[in-house]
Amino acid sequence: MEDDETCITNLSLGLGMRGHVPKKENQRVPCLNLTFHLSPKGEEAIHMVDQQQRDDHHDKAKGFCLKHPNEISPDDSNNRKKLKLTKEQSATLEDIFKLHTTLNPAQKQALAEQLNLKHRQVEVWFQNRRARTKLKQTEVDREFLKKCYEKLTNENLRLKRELQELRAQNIGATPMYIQLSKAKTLSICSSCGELLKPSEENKATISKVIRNSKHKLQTKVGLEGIMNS
DNA sequence: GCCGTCAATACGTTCG
DNA sequence: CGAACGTATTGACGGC
Repeated sequence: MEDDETCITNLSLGLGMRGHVPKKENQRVPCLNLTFHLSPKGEEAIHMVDQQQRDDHHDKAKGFCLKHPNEISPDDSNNRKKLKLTKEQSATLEDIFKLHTTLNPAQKQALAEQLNLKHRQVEVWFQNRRARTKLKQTEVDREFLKKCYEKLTNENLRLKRELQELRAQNIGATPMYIQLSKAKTLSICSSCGELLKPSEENKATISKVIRNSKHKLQTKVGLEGIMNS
């Protein structure tokens, strides 16, 4: 049995991991020696390599499993009591799950044998693990969307206030604007704040106001020219 | 395989 | 301090 320090990962498991993987400090690595080979026909054969390292199923770190699956006697098969996996079994399953969230039947069988579990236990463990990962991710997504929604709501509120302020400022604007306002030419939708298209009647009013303004401006420029000369 | 659910267990909190 | 209760985690199952 390799100790934790010298544990060399030889986890192939058909997951693209090959050879020696250096162990980082304080990092657990799966100590499985499962190598799956893909035949030319695409059939997967399992090669259990170096199974000797798998004899330590004692829960070293104060485990609390009531009864290890290995210890289930035939009489216990009717026992419905839920079995607690050892820390080592759980850790190995977790490590493999990180690499691959689904296993094919051959991989499951190999892993089950490696961990001294039943094929069904490995299968169920992965099913549960996938479901709970998905659940957590959904929760994370929900929180993210909730924050996005709050942010957009605040932004919307801010823009509405800004629009109100701009409208308030425009009340005391230039005479031309007042005239235009009186002519009801610049209608702004109260709900969306969008500028509404003026009617034909109002278009005529706009033209009239603009003409008057131009005339006043020309008169003013003309008077200033006379005064300056 | 996924989903919903149940049930066993661990762990935290409250209360007398 | 220990019983009672609530909650979270997780192994297992059946239905689809």
